Amino acid sequence: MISESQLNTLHNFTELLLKWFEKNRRDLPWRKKRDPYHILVSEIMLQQTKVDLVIPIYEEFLRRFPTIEVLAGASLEQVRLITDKLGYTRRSKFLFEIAKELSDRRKGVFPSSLDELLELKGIGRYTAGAILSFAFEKNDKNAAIVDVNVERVISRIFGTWRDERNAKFDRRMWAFAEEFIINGNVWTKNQAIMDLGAILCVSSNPRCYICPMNVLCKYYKQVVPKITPLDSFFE
DNA sequence: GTCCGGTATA
DNA sequence: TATACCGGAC
Repeated sequence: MISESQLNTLHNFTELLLKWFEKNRRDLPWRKKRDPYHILVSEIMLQQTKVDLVIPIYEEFLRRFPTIEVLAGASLEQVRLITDKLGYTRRSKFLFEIAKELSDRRKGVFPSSLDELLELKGIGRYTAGAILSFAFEKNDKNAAIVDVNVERVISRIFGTWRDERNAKFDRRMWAFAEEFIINGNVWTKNQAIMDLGAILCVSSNPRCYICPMNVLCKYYKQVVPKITPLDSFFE
């Protein structure tokens, strides 16, 4: 359901985005490694929690449980001591259970297929895609990710923001996210679109005036002229 | 006080 | 399909 002109826009968007990302990427601890265990820990923590809060807990967690085997050999209470500080305390349980499952029953071999990842409690479609792109750098559509950032960026670029958050809208977002990564460079593309959503294309008062992608953005063309936020002139 | 968010669950 | 989860931002 993606039109020719949308494909063209997506292609141009991707080129501009990657250029922007080279100079503006965030330096985040979980971006230094490709170890699926590290990616798992970061993504579970990031599910409902902001980056700034996660960073110190993530580092403390990996100091205490440097490998998935160490985590599997710990107790839930020991895990809770660290991860419960983030709230949503069931995530401690998820991490611990996944570690035991992978360490005991699968001999520490980390699953690298979408179906196997989705069988693990605590891992849904987003987290599975994140592991496939950030740890395994899988060059296929299963490595697509849609979180609020991706959803916001895509819906602004293509002017679909008026749609309701229904199943059709979701399918559309996933279709775009798959198309976005289809020609490889999965790790970089997905990190880049997340950074765009976190740095420029933020939810309120997006910094459209300094966004290199504004030339092809429907939101910039159709919505920004009507709101003219004062602070945007001083960027 | 209200909104937000991936996943599990019903 | 809707809602709970939990803490932070506003």
